[in-house]
Amino acid sequence: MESGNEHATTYQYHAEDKVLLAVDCIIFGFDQEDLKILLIKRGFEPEKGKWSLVGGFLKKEETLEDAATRILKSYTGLDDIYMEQVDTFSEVNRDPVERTVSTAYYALINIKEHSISNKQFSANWFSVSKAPHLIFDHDKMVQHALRRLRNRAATEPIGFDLLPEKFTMRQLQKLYEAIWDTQFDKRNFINKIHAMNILDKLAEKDMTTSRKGSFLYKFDAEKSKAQNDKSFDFKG
Amino acid sequence: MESGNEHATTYQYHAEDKVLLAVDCIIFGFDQEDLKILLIKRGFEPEKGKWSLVGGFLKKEETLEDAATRILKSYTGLDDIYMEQVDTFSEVNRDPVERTVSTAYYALINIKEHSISNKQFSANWFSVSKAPHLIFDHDKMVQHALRRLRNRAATEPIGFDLLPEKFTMRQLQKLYEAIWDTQFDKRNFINKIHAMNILDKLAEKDMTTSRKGSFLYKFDAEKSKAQNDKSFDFKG
DNA sequence: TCAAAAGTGTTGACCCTACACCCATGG
DNA sequence: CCATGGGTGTAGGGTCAACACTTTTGA
Repeated sequence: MESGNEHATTYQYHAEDKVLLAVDCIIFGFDQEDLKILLIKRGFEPEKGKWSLVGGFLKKEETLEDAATRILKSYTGLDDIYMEQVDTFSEVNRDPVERTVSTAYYALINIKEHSISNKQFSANWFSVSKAPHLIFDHDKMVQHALRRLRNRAATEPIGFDLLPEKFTMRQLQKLYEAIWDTQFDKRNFINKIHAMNILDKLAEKDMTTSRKGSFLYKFDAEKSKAQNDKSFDFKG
Repeated sequence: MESGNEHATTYQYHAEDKVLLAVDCIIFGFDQEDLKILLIKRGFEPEKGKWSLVGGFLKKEETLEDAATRILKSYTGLDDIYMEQVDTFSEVNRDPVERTVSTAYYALINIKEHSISNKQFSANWFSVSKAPHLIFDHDKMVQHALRRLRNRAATEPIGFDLLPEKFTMRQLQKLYEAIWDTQFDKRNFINKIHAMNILDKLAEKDMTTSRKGSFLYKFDAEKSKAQNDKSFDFKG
C-alpha cells in the first residue's frame, strides 16, 4: 500500500514529497592477510578530500542494485561485483547538503583478482581495523555491513572465491580469522572445514611459505551443492 | 559518498533524480494460536479494494522509522509499535503509477493487547498461511519479513510480549510453533526454555484449559539481561 | 642440525534428540 | 471412574573445545 494524502479516497502520488536516494557500497576485500575495505577520496564539497565509501545517486530508471553496480564501476572500474543490500539509512540530516536517504550494499572480493582501473578517485584499500573515520554516517554503515558479513559467513560457505583457486588451509583460516577478527585453533579449524565436505584436497603442495610445503585445496561446487540442505553453521 | 554528475569536481545535488520513497509495514500478530498478519483494504486506485500492507510515503522531514510509525498509526490507530527494517525494494515498475522505492518494516505484536481503533480501512488479521494475495510486491516483502522474524526468534528471546504477562509453557510453545510453522516435542521445548533461564515460574495455575491446570510463567527481565552475553540459540 | 611452518587425534564436557508414562481434576 | 491436557527424566549420539608433539626440508 502506498498512500499520501492519508485517508483520501482519490489519490495522486504527485502530491508526495520526493527525496534523493543514494547507494553506498561497502566493498570488503581480502589480501591473504587482512580484511580490508575500499574507500575513495571524495571529490567535491562538502567534506571534499575526506575518505568516503563509494556512493552515488539512484537514477529514475534503475534499481538500487543497478545503481550500486554502475556507481562502483564508475568510481573504481570494478565490474561484475555482486553486492547484497545491508540497510537503508534515513536520518534526516545525515547528508548536510540535502535530504538524502541512502541504501548500503556490500560485497566481499578478492583484492588480487580485481583491479582498480580507475585511479581518478584515489580508491584505496584500508584494513578494516585501521580505516580512517569516514564522512556522514558511513562508519555506521560499515559496522552494519560487517555484522551482516559475519552472519553470512556463519551460515554459508562464503568467501572461497576470495582465495586463489587453489589455496592452503592456512590461507582459508586466515580469511575466517580476518572476517571474525579473532584466532582459531588450527586443528579444530581444519576439522570443522573437513566436516563441511566441500573441498577437494589436491596432491600438489604450495612450497612458498614453508620448507615442508602445505597441501592445496580447491572448492568443490558439486560437493557444496550436495551439502546445501544440511545446515552450515560456522561459529566463531 | 554521494555523487551525481559522476566525476564532476563541483557538485550540485539538485541535478539528481528524486523518487518517491514509501514504507510498508508488515505487522505480525499472535492470537495464542496462529501467526497472523495485518492487512488493510487499499482505498484508492490502482488496485483499490485489494488487500495490502499498511504503507505510505516518506515525508521530507522524517526518518523512515518515523514514517512507518506515523503511517501505521494513521491507518490502524496502532501506537507505540517498534518496527525493524527488513529491506528496501526498488524494482522500477513495482508500483505501476509512478516510480516508488519502498522500505519494508516489520513488528510482532500481541493482538489482544493492541486494538485496531481505526476501522476505516478494514484493517484485519489474516493467518500468514491463509492470507490473500497482496498487491505489487507485497507478498515478497512478507516472505522477507518472515525470514527476518525467524532469524530473530532464533537468536533472541523474542516475543514474550506477545503473550499475556503470565503465560503457560503450552502457550509459549504455540507461539514458537506458529513462528516456525512446525511442531516441537513438549519435553524438549520446556528443557530448552528452562535452560535459557529467563523465566519465573509462578505458584499460580491457569485452570482454563485443563482440569489439572498448568503453571504460569512470567518473563524475567533481570534474568534475561544476565543471560544477555551468553548466546541464545533456538533452532527450530 | 636447526628453524619454521605443516600436519595430525583424543578426550571430556556438554547438548541435543528421541521417546512413554503418570498426575490431577472436573464432570 | 474416565477423559483430557499437564507434567516429568534419561540414555545415546554427536559436536565442540582444549590440548602438544612430530614431520619435513632448505639453509
